[in-house]
Amino acid sequence: MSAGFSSQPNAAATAEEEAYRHIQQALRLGRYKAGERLIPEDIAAEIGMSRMPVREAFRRLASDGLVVLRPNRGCIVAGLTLDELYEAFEMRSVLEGLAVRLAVPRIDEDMLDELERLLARMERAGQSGSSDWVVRHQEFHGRIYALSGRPKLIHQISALHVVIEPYMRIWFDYVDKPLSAREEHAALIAALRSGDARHAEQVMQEHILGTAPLLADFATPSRR
Amino acid sequence: MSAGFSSQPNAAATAEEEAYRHIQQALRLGRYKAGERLIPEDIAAEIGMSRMPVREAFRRLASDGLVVLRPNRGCIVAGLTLDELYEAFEMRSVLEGLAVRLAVPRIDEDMLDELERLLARMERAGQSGSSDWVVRHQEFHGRIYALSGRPKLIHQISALHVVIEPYMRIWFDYVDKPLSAREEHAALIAALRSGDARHAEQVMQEHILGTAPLLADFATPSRR
DNA sequence: GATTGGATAAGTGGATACAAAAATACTTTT
DNA sequence: AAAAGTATTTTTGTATCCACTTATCCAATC
Repeated sequence: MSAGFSSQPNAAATAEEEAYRHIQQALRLGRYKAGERLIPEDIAAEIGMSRMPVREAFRRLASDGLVVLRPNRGCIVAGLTLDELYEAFEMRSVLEGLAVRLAVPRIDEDMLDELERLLARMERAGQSGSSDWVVRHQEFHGRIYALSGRPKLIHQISALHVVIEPYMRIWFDYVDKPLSAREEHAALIAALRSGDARHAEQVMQEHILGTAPLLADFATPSRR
Repeated sequence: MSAGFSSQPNAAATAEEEAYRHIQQALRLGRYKAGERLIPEDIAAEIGMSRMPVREAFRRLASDGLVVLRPNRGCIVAGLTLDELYEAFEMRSVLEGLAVRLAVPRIDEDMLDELERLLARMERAGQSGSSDWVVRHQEFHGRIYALSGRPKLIHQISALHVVIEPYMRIWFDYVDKPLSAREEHAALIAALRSGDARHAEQVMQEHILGTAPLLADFATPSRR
């Protein structure tokens, strides 16, 4: 299962796990460009193992939609077309909307405070121009979804975040700071505070769908 | 990538693919029980290959949530707890709701006729007690989602269908025929015909969420 | 009789080996 | 010099092998 919000600092139990994390991290940071071919032997050498565990990691990454595997033709970095980027955001909107709806009844004052804190931290990271913002942003969202108490849902959302992360980074690097972001996230907290689950779901859906076109402008004419 | 609605009759290009299909099919039909351990060598022998491709198939099946892989402890059939079953239906409700919403503007009279035909076929399969009903049911739903024109969304929905399929089969075997099913699916077609995307989304969500408790009564006190 | 300890068997993870397929470089032909 | 064919290299898919972990069985102990 793919890692996501839950940054597991634990040592990898197997070589396959190590390879998986290594490659996923590189993909998230945009170290490999879309369309680029990943050669198992090279990566294996890079992290000191044979190509077998790397091959297995490829399978998982392919299931996550991060790479494409074609028989006898190796592994290439997936990347998203514009349509696929929108699609990912559409899926996010309903899944994260659901997660918020389920989270609302479980939220308490402490958690709202915590979210305010995370928002402030995200804000700081944003102003310093650090690309840490992307991580903080995921952390903020992730904290809300965790409250839903739905492991598979969280996992799925997290996987979508990983897929779009490279594009979030590019976007963030170009437009210094998402101006609307602060207000939108504050509005999100307000919606949570209201206790109206359906309303919070609605706000989240709109927040996510509103982000897609902003990103799309910077998602370079992508492959495939 | 997991197969789903799109029954690919094509020959498997690789041994891994063959193993994947073989095991997935067995899981869908409930041939392996939840909690059962799958031994690579045995399965490999069964389909005449070494255990390497089977191992790789396991990875994909694990990503699909069909099996659980623990380091040094092998591969066990996942199965769903009651909570997880509900969770799967919650996710289905929003994802399939989205798919329908997107499908509505693309639907035409011919497609509505086609759906009527599929519904009739499902009905027939249901009356004959054939467990073909489950397949027909997936076919009916799948045809709608295909219209959404969102490959990843379709794939995701399809994966959820695979996960719940064993439970659908058990359910169907116990309660001869889902009485409400005919009406609900007819109502679905009516909603599609109305051309009101949001309304159709709503109907689909309720249809799916309404099914969960029916199934839950027959989902035996499951493991984990 | 249940529990613990340890020998033995079974299974897993990973490396290596090898055949087949694809990509590449190199001719040859026109 | 471009195109087509051929040889060579690279890479992939799969089988096999080995070291290490986990499971099973059986006896000794309480």
